Amino acid sequence: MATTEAASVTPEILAEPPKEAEPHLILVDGSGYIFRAFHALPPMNRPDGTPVNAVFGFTNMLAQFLTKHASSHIAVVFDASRVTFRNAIYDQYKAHRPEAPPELAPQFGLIREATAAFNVACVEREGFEADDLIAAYARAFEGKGGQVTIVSSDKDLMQLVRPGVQLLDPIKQKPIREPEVLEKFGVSPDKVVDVQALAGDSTDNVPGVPGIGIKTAAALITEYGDLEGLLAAAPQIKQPKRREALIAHAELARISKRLVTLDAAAPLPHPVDELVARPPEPGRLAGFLREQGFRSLLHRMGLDGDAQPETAPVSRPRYNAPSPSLAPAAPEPEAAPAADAAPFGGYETITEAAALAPWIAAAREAGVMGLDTETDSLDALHAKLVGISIAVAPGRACYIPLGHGAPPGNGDMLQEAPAAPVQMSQAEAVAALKPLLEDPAVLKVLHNAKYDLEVLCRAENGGIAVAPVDDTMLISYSMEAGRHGHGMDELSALHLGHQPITYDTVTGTGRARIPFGQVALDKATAYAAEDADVTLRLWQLLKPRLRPDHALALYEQVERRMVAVLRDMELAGIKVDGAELARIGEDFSQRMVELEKQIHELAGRAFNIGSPKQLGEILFDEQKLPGGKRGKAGAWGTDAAVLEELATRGHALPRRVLDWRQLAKLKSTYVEGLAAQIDPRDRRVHTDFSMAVTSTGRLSSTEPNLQNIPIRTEEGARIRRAFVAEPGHVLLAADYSQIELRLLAHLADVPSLRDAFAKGEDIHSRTAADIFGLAPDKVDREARRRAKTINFGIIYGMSAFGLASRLGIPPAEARSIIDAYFSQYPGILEEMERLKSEAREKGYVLTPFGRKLWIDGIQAKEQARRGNAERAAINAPFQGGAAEIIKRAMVRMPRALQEAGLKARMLLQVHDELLFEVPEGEVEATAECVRTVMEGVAALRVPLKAEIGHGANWGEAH
DNA sequence: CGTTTCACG
DNA sequence: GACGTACGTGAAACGT
Repeated sequence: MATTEAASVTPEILAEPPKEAEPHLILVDGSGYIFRAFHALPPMNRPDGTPVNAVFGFTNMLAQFLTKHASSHIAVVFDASRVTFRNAIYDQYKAHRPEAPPELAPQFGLIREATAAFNVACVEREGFEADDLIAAYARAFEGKGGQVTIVSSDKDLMQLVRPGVQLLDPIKQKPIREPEVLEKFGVSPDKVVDVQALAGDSTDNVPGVPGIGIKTAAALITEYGDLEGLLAAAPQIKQPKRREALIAHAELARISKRLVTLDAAAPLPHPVDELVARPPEPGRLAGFLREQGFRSLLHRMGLDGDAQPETAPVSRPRYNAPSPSLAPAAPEPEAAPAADAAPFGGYETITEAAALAPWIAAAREAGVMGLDTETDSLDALHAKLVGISIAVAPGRACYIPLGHGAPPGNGDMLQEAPAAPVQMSQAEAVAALKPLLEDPAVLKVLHNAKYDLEVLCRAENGGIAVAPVDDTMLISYSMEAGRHGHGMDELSALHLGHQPITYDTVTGTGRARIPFGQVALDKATAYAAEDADVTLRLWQLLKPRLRPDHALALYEQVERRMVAVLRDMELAGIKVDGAELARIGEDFSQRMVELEKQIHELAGRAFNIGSPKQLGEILFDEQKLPGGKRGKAGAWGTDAAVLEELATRGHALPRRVLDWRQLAKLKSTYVEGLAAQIDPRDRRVHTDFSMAVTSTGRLSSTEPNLQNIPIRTEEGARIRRAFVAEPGHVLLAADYSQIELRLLAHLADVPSLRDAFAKGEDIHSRTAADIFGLAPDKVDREARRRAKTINFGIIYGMSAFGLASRLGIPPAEARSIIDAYFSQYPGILEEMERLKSEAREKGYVLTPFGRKLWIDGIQAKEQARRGNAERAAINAPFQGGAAEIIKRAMVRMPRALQEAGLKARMLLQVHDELLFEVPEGEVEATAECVRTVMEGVAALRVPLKAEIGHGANWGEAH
């Protein structure tokens, strides 16, 4: 933590600064420092609750600075206002800068106080940025023959670097002179503004020239001297894209240059002489530090000489804010104000049953409530409940802390270890809330309900079976998959125009992160109750849109029902044989050591095989193997396709590297990664299925991802065999056969393919016979392989080039195969074209079941990006249609199994496969039940088919 | 933190 | 005339 790393500050700073031979001005970029300190340091609060982390960081820095770098002159420079002369040049300048976070706002004033307490001049001026004033003072001081040090890491200040002017990074304590600028911008300091003019700056909204970044800009400026030289020569530039961009956006570049160029002629708020360094007045400085509770600083500066009972905080943090009682009138949903009318904030912290009762009554009266839980972990399986928030109307929400401990001790901030805040016991709160949360007459609205339901249903968290439920994340996903993300913060900004407090702001990040249960109650309430409030408002706004958007059935009958199904699958987990994984890992290690030896020998020297960069240099620079291609970053490509090609030409090294890479991948990702995820309580791994991340309606799986467990090679299959059934059980795997191709036959209505599926024939052989004009018995393996490749390629929107490279044939030949394909199956060509134009016109395509899938980039001007979007549009209905079919099977499955009296548990879904754990005696009956559900879930123009197997482990079940 | 590679469907 | 080139995911390692 920064507080403990701070170098000691000795009392010398209180003495007169030593006279330097040469005048030296230190200019501290106060504004830049404040933001960095705020984000870099963990949250800290004064005893009265005022946040002071940035103040502490600033004070500590200034104290250190005055000790180490005695100077003749010093000032701290601040931004005075948001609006400056740059806004007149370009109205978008810094337009997207969010307001300062609420925890930072009160610290600005304190930092000016700190500066004054050190007897250092504060400099600011309306209409100018701190950077301009710094530039102006630097020039003025240099004019007097002095040295200037600017304490800042802001790259915008690098243009000021010259022999008499240097920057100093206050956090890294690293000087920034010409070489550092050259490294950052690729040009000397006097050309920095020209580079910035071209490259722009997204954080400040400086536009620059589209498509040109720092690298390109530096190369251009080096070649043409400066911006005007470049713009004059623009028509002669060879790269067409770059040329067009420079010509079209010349004026934008000129404006950008004016925006980034600091105004060294800015009027000085004080004459330079007034910035002369003066020693602090000890009394005033001590008073300030004491007020903030910075005891360690007081001590280090020798300002705490006397015992100081009077410096102890006068008040302990107040955890129990007086709670205004609820207005007696019940909320009226119909008459409720528009979702964005009520203000956010002003939420109540509930610490006793009497205060909770009116909220429960209000929720009952309303019939709908927002609900959110706070826990000590993102992992629902281990998460311990630390609080519950409920919202009964927009702007009316409360937080019920249940497991909050004391905030983390911080020697500087608090005099004595604080006690845990007063709060309701979990048992008491659960007793009061359970009837409400299980009340069928009260709808509970959550965002990502699966998580909260998983937490609340666990016995140690009260065993609450929340119902009925709506989920705003899924409501949004049902209508707008692929259009944007569906996290609460994003939806709130999008639909409510409100940026909620982020989790990271409340808990801090990285090493400084504290568990939510240690967050002070006022901050916890502001965050947690707001989430329930936002959730309820989103529901009011989005739920009514489902029906007109034709997404109500999808949401209610598929997505919402998936919540409980997936919750049970995640809770169930799947058993993994850790000992077997360890044996596999040992074997892989030995083989890797052997391979590594051989590879280094073949290479003629040792290198890191895991580094694509080093490998590329070995293969193509040193060994001069043919066929190397550089990627866009200039590095040699070394992926499996490249190495495979080299290996087939008889080179020994690439083959060994391929083998090594496979083992390295399997070992790190699966053997070690998976072993680390085994829950010691049940020796099972519990994945987290994400319901709203894919653009196609598929699920995804994380921590661990159980949807990409190896199977294709023997080494990989060993890992899959480490997934086992409990004793007395087997694993049963049920795969949809060719589901996407069945959807192709259905959607494009292809008679021959429909016929093949109806008769249960091999679909790729049928395709081969059709497009190559062969009799069914003349289709050989090669013809079938080619037909299979093209069948899959079609679903992916493949080009002739792509098919050619997959099949290793000339593009012209690929072209004629594709032509034959489309002339045999004209409906498919028609369908592909229809999907592209649908996407272009509406922005989305529909799955066969009516789910809208939004296609990002379909209107893009760049050909490559638009091409990607068109292929995505072609693929989406097939991938999405398949996803929907299996989801429908999944929501029916638990009931079907139960009605058949079967004890099988569904464990995993892998896009077209379901995996079950089944008692040994029930295998046949379960297979029959699963088959009936899966095949009966949709009536297409072709039959659906499920292929079912079982075994002691996942490998054998296939 | 972005890039590269590779595991799956 | 150049560029990119098969869809959708998530995890690990490298190197800046």
